[in-house]
Amino acid sequence: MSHTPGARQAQKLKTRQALLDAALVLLEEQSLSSLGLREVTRAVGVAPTAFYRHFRSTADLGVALVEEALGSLHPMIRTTVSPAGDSDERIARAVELIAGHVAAHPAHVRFVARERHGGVQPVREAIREELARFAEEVRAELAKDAESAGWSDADLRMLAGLYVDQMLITASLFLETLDAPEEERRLAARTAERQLRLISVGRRHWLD
Amino acid sequence: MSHTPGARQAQKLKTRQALLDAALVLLEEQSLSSLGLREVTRAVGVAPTAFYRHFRSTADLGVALVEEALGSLHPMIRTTVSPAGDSDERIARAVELIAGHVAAHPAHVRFVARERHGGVQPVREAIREELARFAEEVRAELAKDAESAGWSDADLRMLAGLYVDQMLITASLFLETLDAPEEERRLAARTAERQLRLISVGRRHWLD
DNA sequence: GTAGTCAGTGAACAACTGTGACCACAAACG
DNA sequence: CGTTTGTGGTCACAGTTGTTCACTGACTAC
Repeated sequence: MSHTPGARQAQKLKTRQALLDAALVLLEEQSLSSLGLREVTRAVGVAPTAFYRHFRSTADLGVALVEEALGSLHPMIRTTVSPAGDSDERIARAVELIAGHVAAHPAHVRFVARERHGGVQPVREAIREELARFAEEVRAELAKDAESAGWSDADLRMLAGLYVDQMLITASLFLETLDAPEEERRLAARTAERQLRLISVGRRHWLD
Repeated sequence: MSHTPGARQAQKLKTRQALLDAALVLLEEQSLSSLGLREVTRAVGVAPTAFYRHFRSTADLGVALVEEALGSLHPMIRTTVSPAGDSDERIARAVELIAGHVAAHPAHVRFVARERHGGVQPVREAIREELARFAEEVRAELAKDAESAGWSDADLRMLAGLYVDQMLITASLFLETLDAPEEERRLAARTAERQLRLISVGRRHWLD
């Protein structure tokens, strides 16, 4: 029951992480609902029954993956939406940041995009909650901005949701062009910037 | 080889449709990549091997489902984007049209949303192609509008993509609120309208 | 130092999967 | 008419799946 600081739990966490990593690799060409528990343990090199020491089911593992994929992303939000510098430059920086994240963690991004509407209810729910949290943070950040003066709360919430959805669309777009020629990737980035810019224009003239 | 007009092919098409329908039902709580061929035939009441008379694999069936779900949607595009009537009223009509379609064909919409980023490559590809066709049609329709004077082709394409993505987001939002209280559904509709309106505002002031 | 905890093992199970070869029989064609 | 065609059915195969149970042995706690 106590917080055993020994090498015992360290090893356990190591296996757990190995299971998560192996699952993420396997999920690059299938959905969570078809991921077998044995498949995962085989990839790691442990007995099938060892799986139960860490997760109740593959759905449970999926929820853990959601936390791993989205939990560490919150700090990024603030710096992205924060109103520093010129608008176009800020947009370019945000798109570049997304592109970098996708390049650094492609499997995580693919997992979230895939399972957001996937076949496993608890995982869908976990993603929905996490994205709602993102939207709330974005809303709070937008509310601070002087440009949001006179905006109703519902309108702010709407805009925040638009931004979050757009962020995911952009991420999955970059994912598709990950191993495409450099030129196509630049084109995708330009399109993403244009879309964000159009939303910004709409935001600026919302109250006209 | 000839076009046998007999009752032979009629029965075959009937079985094929039964397989598609059964698959669609089964796919409401799982992804295509975990859909078993036997599972489908069992639901229809035919022998497992009969499946092969109609589809090479479940992935093949998935592609057929994409055509069924999106193929008949093209006529809807023109009437939705066409510039008739007041802007706000047009938006409200478009959102209502989407809501109606989701209510009428929830399983189809769910399938597309789920498999768009799903684990079966050929199906992803089929959806991507179909959505690209939609975007092209929207672009063509937008190009006719007087409001698009002075727009570059890339900008038109960007806006068309934004509209198509937004359409899908709205559809999947309605899907989630399908069996939710009436009030929540109205709220979702209002948010969707707001988002479309913001895009419209951005479009109007794009060249400022 | 000894007792207890617990991550991981190995074997066994019933149920399931995709796919093969072969057969039945009604419709289509000459 | 007889012959061909082809949908669907039957039976069987080899693999795979999730889950159970009793177990081992290294670690922790007293």
